[in-house]
Amino acid sequence: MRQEKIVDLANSENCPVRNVLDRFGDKWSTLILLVLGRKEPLRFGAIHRSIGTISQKMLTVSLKKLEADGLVDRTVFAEVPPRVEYCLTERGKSLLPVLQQLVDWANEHMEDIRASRAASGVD
Amino acid sequence: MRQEKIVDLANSENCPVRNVLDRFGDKWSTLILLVLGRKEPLRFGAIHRSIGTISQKMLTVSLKKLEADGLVDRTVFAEVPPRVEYCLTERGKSLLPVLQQLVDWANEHMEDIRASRAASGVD
DNA sequence: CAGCATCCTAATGGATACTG
DNA sequence: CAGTATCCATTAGGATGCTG
Repeated sequence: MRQEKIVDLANSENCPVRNVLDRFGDKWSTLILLVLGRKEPLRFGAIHRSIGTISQKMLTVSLKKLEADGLVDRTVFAEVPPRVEYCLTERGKSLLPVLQQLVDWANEHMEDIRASRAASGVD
Repeated sequence: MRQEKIVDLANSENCPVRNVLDRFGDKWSTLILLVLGRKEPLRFGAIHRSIGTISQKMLTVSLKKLEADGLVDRTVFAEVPPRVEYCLTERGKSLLPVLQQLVDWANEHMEDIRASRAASGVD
């Protein structure tokens, strides 16, 4: 495997990390991907209920971003009342293992982090 | 069969993912960890130059958060002019492989994502 | 049901000036 | 050098009301 530059940090345009973080660093995108990774397809309302605290607006804009990035597929059924289903694309699925690693790490270290934070008096 | 909860998404207090994302979902923390992962220890100014576009203020507050979370160690040397060195803690190092996976994924998929985004007319 | 449009507030983060 | 302190612009995101 080749060891080239990990990131070109000085140039945000060409830095994949910056670019990707700018997308998934928001409050909801990662969560939506994880929800869909757990069970799909899901309807708009089902995702909404799964996350619970997300506002309708943010769910809408987040899903649109994910769709624009080719991570989520949106299917509209010509029914009344309307039904819209969301599922992961192959690209979206390929991100899941990485996110799962993050989840695992979070589960493993959250308590310690919480303790450190409390001890430092920062929050 | 009952569905196993990966994350308790409805409860942000008890959800490690939410909790961790709230910390690293910011614009700079992940970048700082990656910089230190590449080479440490680093002085304040060195990190500043490595990232380039970060403001002094944001570097300061981000480092303080990472320190409070026990991911980064801060060492002050009693010299004139002052020297402060930062390095990763064991906990911080344990996050690196996960972040590296994210970097790898980003490198691999960024061009496609960029293309999808452009095609969708969103940005 | 699945949204869009609008308004509004809170948080993020950049610029600048100053200090031990 | 390694920060603080302050001010200000931008953005994220919530609340509410309306529509096909």
